[in-house]
Amino acid sequence: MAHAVTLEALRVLEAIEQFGSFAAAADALYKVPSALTYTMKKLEEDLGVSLFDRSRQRAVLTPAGRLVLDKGRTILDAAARLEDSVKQLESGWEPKLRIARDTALPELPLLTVVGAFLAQNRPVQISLSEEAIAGAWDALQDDRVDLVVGASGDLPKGRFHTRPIGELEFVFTVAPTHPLALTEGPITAAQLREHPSIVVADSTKILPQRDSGLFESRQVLRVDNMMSKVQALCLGLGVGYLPRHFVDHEVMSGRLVIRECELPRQNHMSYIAWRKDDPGRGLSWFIEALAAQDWQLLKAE
Amino acid sequence: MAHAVTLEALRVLEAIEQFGSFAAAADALYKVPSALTYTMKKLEEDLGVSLFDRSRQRAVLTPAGRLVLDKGRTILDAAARLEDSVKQLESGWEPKLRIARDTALPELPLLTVVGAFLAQNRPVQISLSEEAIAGAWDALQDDRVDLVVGASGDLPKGRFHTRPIGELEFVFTVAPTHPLALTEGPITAAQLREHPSIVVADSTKILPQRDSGLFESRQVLRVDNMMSKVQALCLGLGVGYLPRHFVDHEVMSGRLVIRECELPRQNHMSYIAWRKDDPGRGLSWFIEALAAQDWQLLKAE
DNA sequence: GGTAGTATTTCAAAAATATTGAAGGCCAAT
DNA sequence: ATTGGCCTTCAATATTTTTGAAATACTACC
Repeated sequence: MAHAVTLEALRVLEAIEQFGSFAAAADALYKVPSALTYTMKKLEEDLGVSLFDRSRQRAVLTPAGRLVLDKGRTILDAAARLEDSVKQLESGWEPKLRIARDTALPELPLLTVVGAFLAQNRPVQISLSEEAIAGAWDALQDDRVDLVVGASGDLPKGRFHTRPIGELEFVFTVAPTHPLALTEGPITAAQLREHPSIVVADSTKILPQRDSGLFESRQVLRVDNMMSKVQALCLGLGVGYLPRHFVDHEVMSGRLVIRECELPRQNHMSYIAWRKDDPGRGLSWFIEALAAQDWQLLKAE
Repeated sequence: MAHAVTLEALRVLEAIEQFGSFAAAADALYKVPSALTYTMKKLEEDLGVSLFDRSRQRAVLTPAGRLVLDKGRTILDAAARLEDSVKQLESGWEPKLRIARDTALPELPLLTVVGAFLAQNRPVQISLSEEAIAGAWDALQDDRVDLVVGASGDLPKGRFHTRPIGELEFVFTVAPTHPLALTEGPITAAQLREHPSIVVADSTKILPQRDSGLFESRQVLRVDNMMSKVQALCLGLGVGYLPRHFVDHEVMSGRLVIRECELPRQNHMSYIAWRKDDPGRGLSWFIEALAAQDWQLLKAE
C-alpha cells in the first residue's frame, strides 16, 4: 500500500488512547469494537509495526504506537485547523480564537475586552490560557494560540506582528514578616543569597528551565504563574520581584512590603503578538481592542 | 459529515494542481478522471466550499481551493514524516535527512562529510540545501530541514541543540578595478555611501528583509547566496564584507582586494544546530562528523 | 481455583464508498 | 464548423468498511 496512514485511523488511535480501551473508544465513536480492530490492524499492517501490545487483555500502546499517536495528534490538529480556516474564509470570522496572557499581566483588562467581544455575539469561540516567560512566544510559534498578550523579552520577531502595550515595572518585595523586611538600606547581593527566592518558571516544556528572576539564591522555589508567586511571597517563603500592578493591592493590605534591591530588575516592554497569517475579523478586533486597553503598565512609547 | 478532509483528498488536490488538470493528475495517480471528480466533489461538499472554478474548460483553483491546498500540503508533509519516523524507530536510521548549509560556510567540508557518509551505504537519503542569514533557523523551525550547518546570529536556542564549529571572520573586499580599491587609509562611512553594496538577503520568505551587510549604502544589490556575492564583488558591481575563507582564493588570483573599513563587521560564531527530537543514527553521525570537520574558520572556544 | 465479566479478535455477511467506462456537454484552437 | 481535449454524470462494478455473532483470553472476585 502506497500510503499507510489516514486521518480516520489516527482518530481511532487517539480515541483508543483517550478512552482507555477499544471498547470504550468504540462506544465514543458510535462504532463496534471490531471496526476499530479492523482499522488498527490495517494501520499496523500498512506501517509494518505493531501499535499495541496485545499480550494482555487490555491493549496497550507500544513505543511505536505512542510515536504515531503523538505525531498523529498534531496532524489531526492541523486538519481541524484547515477546516476552520475554510470556514473563516466565508464569514471572515474565525471559528476559534485562542488567546494567551503572560502571567505577568493582570487578568482583568483582558477579561474586560473578552466580555465586550462576547457581547457582540460573534460566531467565534474564545479560549484563554496563561503562559510564563518564553512560553508565550512558543505557544504562538507552535500554533497553540493565535494571539499573545504580554509577551516580552527577546522577541523572535519576524514571523510575528507585534504591538507594544506598555512597559512592565518590577519591584522587589518581601513579606513584612520576612527578615529582609527590616534590614537597613538597599538589599545586597550577599543578603539575597541568604534567602530563598521565588521564581516564575518558564511555561515552555521544551526549553531548559530559564528563569525570570536572575539572582543566584541559596534556594529557589519555582512556581508556574505570577499569582502563585504573589502567594508565596506573602507567606514569606522567599523574596522576589513582582510587576508593580500586582503589588499595590498587597502593599495596601499590609501583606507585602517593597524594598530596594542592589540587583535591579530591568523594566521590559510588553507586547501583543500574533502570527503573520491573514487575521480573521475576530483577531483584528482583539488587536485593536487590546491595544486600546489600559493594562496598568507604564505608558508605551 | 463529521470530518471532511481526508489525506487522500488532499493528495488528489495536490496532484491536480501539480499536473495542471484532472486528466493529467488522473494519469499520474493511475486513476480515471471521474474518480478525481468524485473525490473533489465530496471534499467540496463536505467543506461546503467550491474548490475549483469550473466555468471554463480547465478547472482552476478558487481562493478556497488555494487555501486548502496550501494548508493541506503541510499536513501531507507531516503525514509523510510520521511514516518516516516509524521507519526510523525500527532501524534507528532515518529514511531522510535534510541538511542546510548557511551560505557563508564553504561547501567543500560539508560535501566531504557527506561523501564519507554515503560511502557507508546507509539507508538514509540525504538532501542538501543552502540558506542565508536567519533562513537556516527558520528552516529548522519549520521542519524543512533536520540539521543546519553554519547557523549564526541571535540564536533561538531552547528548542534546538547547538554546537559551535568556529568563528566566521569577515573582511571588507572590493574588486581591484573598483574606485575604493585605491583610496588611502581605511574606508570611511561617507565613502561607503558613494558606492553600491552587495548584500546577501535573508532566505526567509516570511521575514521582512533583514540584511547581513548593515551599512547604509546609496544602493544595495541583494543576492541570495554568498557565491553570487563573490561574483558581484569580483565584477566590481559593489563592495561588501565576505567570510575570509571565500576571499583567499580570489585575492590570490587578483580578482579581489582586501581593504580596511571604518565600519567593521563583527565576527560571529557559527553553529551546527538540530531539533530536540530524538535524533536518528544518521543525524547523530553527522553531528559528530561535522563537529570534527575543519571548516576553515577561526577555532571554536 | 473456579467462574462471571470484560476485552479483544476473527469471520462471513451486509452496507457503504470508491472506481470504472461510456456518454454527453462544453470550450478552445485549428 | 469541426476536432480534440477536458470535465462531469451516471449506472455498473469493485473495494473497503462496518457489523454482529462466535471464539478466545485475561482479570477479578468469590
